[in-house]
Amino acid sequence: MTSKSARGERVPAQRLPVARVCVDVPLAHLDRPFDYLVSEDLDEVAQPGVRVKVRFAGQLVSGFLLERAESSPHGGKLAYLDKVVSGERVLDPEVARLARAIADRYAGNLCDVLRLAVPPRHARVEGQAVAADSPEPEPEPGSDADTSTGSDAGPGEMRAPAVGGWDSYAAGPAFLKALEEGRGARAVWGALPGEDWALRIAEAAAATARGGRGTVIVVADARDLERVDKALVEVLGEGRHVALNAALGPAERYRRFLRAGRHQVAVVAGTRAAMWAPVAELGLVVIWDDGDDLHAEPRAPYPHAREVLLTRARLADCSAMVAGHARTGEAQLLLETGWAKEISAARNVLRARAPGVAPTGDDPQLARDPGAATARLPSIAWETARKALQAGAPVLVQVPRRGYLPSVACAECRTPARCPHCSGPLALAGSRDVPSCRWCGRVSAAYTCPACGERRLRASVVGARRTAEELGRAFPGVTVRTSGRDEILGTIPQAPSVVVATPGAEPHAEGGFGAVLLLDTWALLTRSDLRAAEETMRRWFNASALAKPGSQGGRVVVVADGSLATVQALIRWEPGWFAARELAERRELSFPPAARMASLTGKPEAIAEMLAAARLPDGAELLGPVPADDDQERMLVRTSRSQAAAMAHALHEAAAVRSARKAALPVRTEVDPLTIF
DNA sequence: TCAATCCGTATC
DNA sequence: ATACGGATTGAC
Repeated sequence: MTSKSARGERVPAQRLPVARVCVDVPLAHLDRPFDYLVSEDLDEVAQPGVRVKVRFAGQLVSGFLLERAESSPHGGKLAYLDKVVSGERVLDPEVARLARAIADRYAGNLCDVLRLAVPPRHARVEGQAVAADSPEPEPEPGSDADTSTGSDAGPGEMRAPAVGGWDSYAAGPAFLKALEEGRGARAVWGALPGEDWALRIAEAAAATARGGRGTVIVVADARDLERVDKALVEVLGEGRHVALNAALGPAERYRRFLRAGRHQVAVVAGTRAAMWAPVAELGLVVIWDDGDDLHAEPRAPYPHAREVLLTRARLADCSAMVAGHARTGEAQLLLETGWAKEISAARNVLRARAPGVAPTGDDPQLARDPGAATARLPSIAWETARKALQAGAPVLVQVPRRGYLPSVACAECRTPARCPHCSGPLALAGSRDVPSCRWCGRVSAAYTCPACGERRLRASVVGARRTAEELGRAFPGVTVRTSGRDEILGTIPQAPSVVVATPGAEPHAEGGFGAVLLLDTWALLTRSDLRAAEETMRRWFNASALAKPGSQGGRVVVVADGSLATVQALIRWEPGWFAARELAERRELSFPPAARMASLTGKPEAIAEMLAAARLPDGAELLGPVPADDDQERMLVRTSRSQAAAMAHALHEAAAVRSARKAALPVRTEVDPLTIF
């Protein structure tokens, strides 16, 4: 598909001879379309959305054809498109508009966003897969790529409309009705503890599909995706959706992307990258557990899945659902501005479903039982776990993620340092010299080794496995397993066993956990992080949601003081109350999401240059600098939400001035940075 | 006065 | 990266 004829004479296409192209050059001052001539022989294939090759500044670069036009505003001569890479229209017009809006919001380049939005081409897959109206081919013999749902199944029948579980929520049935009728509905859904949330989301997608429209579902990790994938098969039948997993190989990823782009499926579910998936007649976007860090894209311009999906819903004028057991400040803001409506269960339904929650409080009394001496657990926690195990139920223990905090031991005799109050492991929080307890959070300023009297401490790593061993001794005869980064458990049976898990790696228990012990107070301790309390809350709600209802004996013990707002919110199961409180506090402090922040990271002179070039909106504040890694520093720019677009625009322009000057030192610009100090 | 060279800028 | 235009320099 090259535009050169034998002797190089090219004739422009008769109709719409101009192609507007986004070139793949990540320089801010080149972040605009460039016009090329379409030769007659490429006229047919040079459609909006195809990948092209063009000569740009003497080099052959790739790009996307954005649109065809009758003429160009460009004064000089236009070059011809060199080549159309393939006729596959991989950049959906709806996604192209979204990508531009996201580039603008995040002060980034369109081509960077398109790199995130469109997976790399895999020519063989393009050839294999067939057009929407042809029957599916058999998977190649010997190919193991087609193991998961949606890639090779034929169209299945949709299950009869079932509202079912949505009846538990006051506004639930009305929301599904709106989806089915194609009326725009925007919701923040607080899922009940024990809720089969994946099934509810699948039902929402099915309602949208009955109205003839498509759905995009984004979850944080592969395990959540697996649940959604199963639920979609259950509700929609086989072959109506694709699951886009970050772990897929390039061929399979592209194959599934093409199925979506060719409109062979009604629903796309996946991790982060699926937020860009092309879907015909988009009717609904869903994000589950929007507070999870994994929803933040680590590549420039660092867009967040929630913001991308909400922007997508605005541009496509479709429904949106921000969902989770916990509620983020951002979700709360959607409610308070009236953009979205709340979907929550009535108090009596909640009471029937929620586990009983108890804090260990200020009573660090250790159990008197012989086992407890080695258990090193507060007595309430130990008792609760023991009862659950006796009743034949599994117990979940949530412990801090390994690696964040080095535990400490005596510098002399290496005896692990224990909290004098609760005997939890002591750890060094941040750069502080004062150790604090991983379980109860108390600071132990004057620690003395009980074995040898030494006062100095040394760092020593104690991971989840060690915690598991200790717990094993506390509950003799019970299987203790760990679930963490390296080995994540999926589902465990209803039987007496203990699972020690790090946040986000908790398995799902059939019939629910009899007891959940929350020892993870790490996030609470790091006061420097703006989102510390919100993150603690999220981890606690997510783990507690895995417990049985209180009426069936489900208990949660949180190793913390009952007077803390986070603990109160958990006891009363009021994610909304906590989020409102949190948002009010951030308003007070002018912190996100009440205000918009951007961070600039780089060498001091580079940042100074950037700020000198930036025509920031009135009222923009500069905060910092704070030191960053290797001789770099970080400046924060803060504006009101109404000035956010102007700030992003100013930062992008400033970056353009610098890139046009070929500034040597890079500055990393992040709008809505994940951490602000 | 003209060519060779340098530098900055745009890149369709 | 490379190509181009305008300015600068140096030789006739």
